Amino acid sequence: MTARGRKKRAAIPQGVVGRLPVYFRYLTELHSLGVDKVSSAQLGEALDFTAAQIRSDLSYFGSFGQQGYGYNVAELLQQVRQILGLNKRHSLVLVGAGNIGKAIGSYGWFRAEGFIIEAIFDIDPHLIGNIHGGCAIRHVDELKDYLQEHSADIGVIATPKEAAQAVCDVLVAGGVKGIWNFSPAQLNVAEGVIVENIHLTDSLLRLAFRLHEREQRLE
Amino acid sequence: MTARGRKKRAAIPQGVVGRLPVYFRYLTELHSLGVDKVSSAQLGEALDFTAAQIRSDLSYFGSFGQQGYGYNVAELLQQVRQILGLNKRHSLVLVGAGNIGKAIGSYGWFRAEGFIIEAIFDIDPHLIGNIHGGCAIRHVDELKDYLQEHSADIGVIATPKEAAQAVCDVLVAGGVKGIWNFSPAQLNVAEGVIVENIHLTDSLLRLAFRLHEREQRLE
DNA sequence: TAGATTGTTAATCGATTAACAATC
DNA sequence: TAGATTGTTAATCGATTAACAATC
Repeated sequence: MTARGRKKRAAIPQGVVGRLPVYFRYLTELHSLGVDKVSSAQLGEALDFTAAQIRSDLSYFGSFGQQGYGYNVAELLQQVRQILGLNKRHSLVLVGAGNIGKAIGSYGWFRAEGFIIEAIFDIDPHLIGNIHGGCAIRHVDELKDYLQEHSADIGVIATPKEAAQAVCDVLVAGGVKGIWNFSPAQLNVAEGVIVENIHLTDSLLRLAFRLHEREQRLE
Repeated sequence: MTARGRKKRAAIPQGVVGRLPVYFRYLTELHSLGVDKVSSAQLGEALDFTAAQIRSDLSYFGSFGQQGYGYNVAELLQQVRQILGLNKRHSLVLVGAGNIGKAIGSYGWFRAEGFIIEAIFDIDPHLIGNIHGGCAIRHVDELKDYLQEHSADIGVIATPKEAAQAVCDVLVAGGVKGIWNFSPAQLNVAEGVIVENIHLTDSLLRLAFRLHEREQRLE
């Protein structure tokens, strides 16, 4: 295989997928600071990875550096954007207009990166009709019909646990390809639909565990 | 080492730490449904892990099962609570009373599991004095003094990116042992302080990547 | 050119799984 | 007891790292 060649459809390991956003975040920062070159050693130093790991991760997708020089920040950033699929627009529907839903709806970064919230749904009659980030809140009963008329790439679930699976089913039946799940529910979806979870409780429990572990180590 | 013996201070692998909350969540559910026994094979089936992995994970902490029977749900749940450090109370201070902060402050599960928000801070003068979940919102300038008078186990950072490191420094100087970080910042802390991140943007980027990958596979 | 740094290969490390003796 | 399932060991698998030829 030539250096510029792309590996053929090999599944990318979890670990690599987890590090790509970290690279993206840091390259964005370097770029905004006007830095124009960076080596794998410098990236590793800043991000606390080994240089070899960074080069190995990037090599899943191509050859973006130059021997003796390193990487051009602007070019590598553009490549990472391409890898992450950020060069296309993503349409989102958001279900649940509580605090979490509001937080997501009002976070400008998403829109800036092409993640556009097209519609918001909730079950609370008091909220229906309210405008949030330029979007009127609709009743969740309309979700099914909405998805028949408008396609959406990603469904965001910011409902209580009890409602999550039912909402998820409607979203998947309505053709979303990805679910961004903020509820503590463990969702079942059709083959091929991608679920990304933000489990706040799990995160806090990991923190609690490490605190507890640390305490015992110090004893 | 005897079966009941506890492994001595060996660092627990990341993967294991990540699965403990999943076990906890599912055992809690089984317990609330009145199920009283479960085997590693059943757990594996439900959670999509191998039975061997579950037994192996648990064996880091002790022997909680019985040959030919499996695990007693109530007992195993209690053990997992113990492992996670849920049998002690955790005091939290929350910095940032925006949407994310409000979401955290109003999520009853935390309190029920012993994570008590003792104080809330924000920089917005309009919010100061407002009561949230039984807690008056104070000005962030008071954070340092507050921590001198009251100890806290965990500092929750729900501020914009720009403020995060400065808030983190005050929290760490004030003696918190863990940081639960909802900002997109990559925080630097003193040795021994534990940071658990909820990076919403990273999560959405992982989802975007997998959607993009899937699309190329289908091409 | 000489120095630096890539992309990749081989070696190492660690995590997962299969298998099974122990035993409830 | 006979059947079931644990906890653990050994085998396997996959990910990380070290090393280096290629080369800018």
